[in-house]
Amino acid sequence: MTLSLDIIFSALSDPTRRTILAMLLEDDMAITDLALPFTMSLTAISKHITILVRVGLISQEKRGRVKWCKLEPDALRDASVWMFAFGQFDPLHLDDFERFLEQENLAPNSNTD
Amino acid sequence: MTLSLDIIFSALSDPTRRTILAMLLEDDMAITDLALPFTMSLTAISKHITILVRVGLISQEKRGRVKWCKLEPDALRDASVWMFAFGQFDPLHLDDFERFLEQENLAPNSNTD
DNA sequence: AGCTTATTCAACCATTTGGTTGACGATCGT
DNA sequence: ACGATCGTCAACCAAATGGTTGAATAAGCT
Repeated sequence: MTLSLDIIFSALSDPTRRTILAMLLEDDMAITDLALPFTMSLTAISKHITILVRVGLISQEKRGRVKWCKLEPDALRDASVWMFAFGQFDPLHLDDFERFLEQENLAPNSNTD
Repeated sequence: MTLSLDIIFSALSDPTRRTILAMLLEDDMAITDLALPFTMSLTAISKHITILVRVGLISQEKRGRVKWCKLEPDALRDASVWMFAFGQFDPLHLDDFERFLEQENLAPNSNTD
């Protein structure tokens, strides 16, 4: 779980990768198409997509020579829960929040050191 | 905005920093105290905290020789909105989602290339 | 005044990250 | 069969990241 948060947040920290995800909201796309709006090389985009696939944010299906990429937003769930919790809980109800963290195994002691 | 997402997600991608944030949920703490559960050097923790302060997730107040650290969960808001949106919207209502993205300036063309 | 505690600074190091180029395998169209 | 297209691989590079140690600054204690 800690590991998955590491790699999800890390994947999201790059603006190119976030743009790719946003493009996939509109439609499934081939890698070449995803690379079009960028000035960087196709290889660079290919690497970014590899990262997004590795963390589960994108799935791929190869048809012919084209690899179709599809957004998998469920992969954001854990991280979304983590962040939403920190951001939205009322500090006056920290007890609730701590109980919530324990449930979700997000309490401090559940982290690696 | 894009920049702030970059640095927020990047800050959250390190497990040490997430643990520090979780510790600050319980109480405001001094840097030395925050360093206690870790095996790494105090300097390393100090650097992590500097990063969290730089992205606005922590504020500091110096009283005497001790610097008290306080969680600032509001800094998570933009990123939380971004993620929650990707994770929770029903793919059957993508039109709604795209309108939402435009409002929040999260659409693909609002990103740097 | 002198020791201790809290924190940062400076210099260094190894690894990771994000990019490049050129070549390559695989598939498609003609 | 041939040339174009799709995507990856290998090798390389510069810069950023996450850690270390030793010294320095600043404030508190007795």
